[in-house]
Amino acid sequence: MSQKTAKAINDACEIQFVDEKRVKSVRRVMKSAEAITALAETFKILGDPTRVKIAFALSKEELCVCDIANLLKVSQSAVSHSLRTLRQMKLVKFRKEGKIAYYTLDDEHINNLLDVGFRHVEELL
Amino acid sequence: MSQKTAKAINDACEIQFVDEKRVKSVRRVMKSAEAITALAETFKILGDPTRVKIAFALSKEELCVCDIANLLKVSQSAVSHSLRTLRQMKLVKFRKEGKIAYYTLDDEHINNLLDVGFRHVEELL
DNA sequence: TGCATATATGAACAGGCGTTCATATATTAA
DNA sequence: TTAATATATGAACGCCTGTTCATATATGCA
Repeated sequence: MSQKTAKAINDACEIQFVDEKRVKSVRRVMKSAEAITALAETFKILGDPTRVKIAFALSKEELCVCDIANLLKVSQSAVSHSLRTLRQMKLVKFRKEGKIAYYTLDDEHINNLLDVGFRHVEELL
Repeated sequence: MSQKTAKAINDACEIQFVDEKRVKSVRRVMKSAEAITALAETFKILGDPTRVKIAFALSKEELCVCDIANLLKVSQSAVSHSLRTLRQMKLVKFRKEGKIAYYTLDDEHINNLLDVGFRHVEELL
């Protein structure tokens, strides 16, 4: 393995080969380490059938909690818990209109993730 | 929620509102339902710190098992188990040269997934 | 105010999962 | 063949997580 590769990977994962002298780059290293952690977290959250279905549904249209629950035939409670998880990782956002909460995907990146993911799995089926 | 949206979501998730009469589209529905399942599975597999680090490392360079283990400071056994999981979802592939197994990402889609994922998390940090 | 609706949330339980440990397989060299 | 190296794998243990159930909060209507 090349030195360059080791460094690049190390920068991102904050693992082995960290040259303690590179003080100036510590911040970047830290940030990248956080990024890898956040990346895993993001994938993990989308790695649940209920949550990915919710995300897919929201990629089509803004929906309220009870619509999602009815559509997916999942209890209101389960949907609400799932939405909180999605919200915490900034995958969805919502606006409140009276007693109804309307959810949408947080940004276009999520749509992108779903698209790229679909493109991968389509070749498996 | 519009009828159109309900149909689209339903087609993909195979949930509620399925019009049993649409015999001709059953196959597409099934395929999409499988796709959603496979999509969740794919995200789930990348939703583990060790595996996403491995994927990230492999996006930089082809690596053998022991290189990965050393780089990530994870036991050889854990790496091997992780690689098997990644292999089963066709996220990585390998070639064998003597007793050494060299792993790479299976295709460009995976690189894409990592990229898009990074683009999302970078805005969170 | 009282009641129904929409959503959120804490507790708890069951099932799933990643690691470790021990061991098996396979290749290479002596 | 024997020893060493590289990788794979099964079993098992402890942790994590998604759901359910009960309940809380909050809004709207009568």
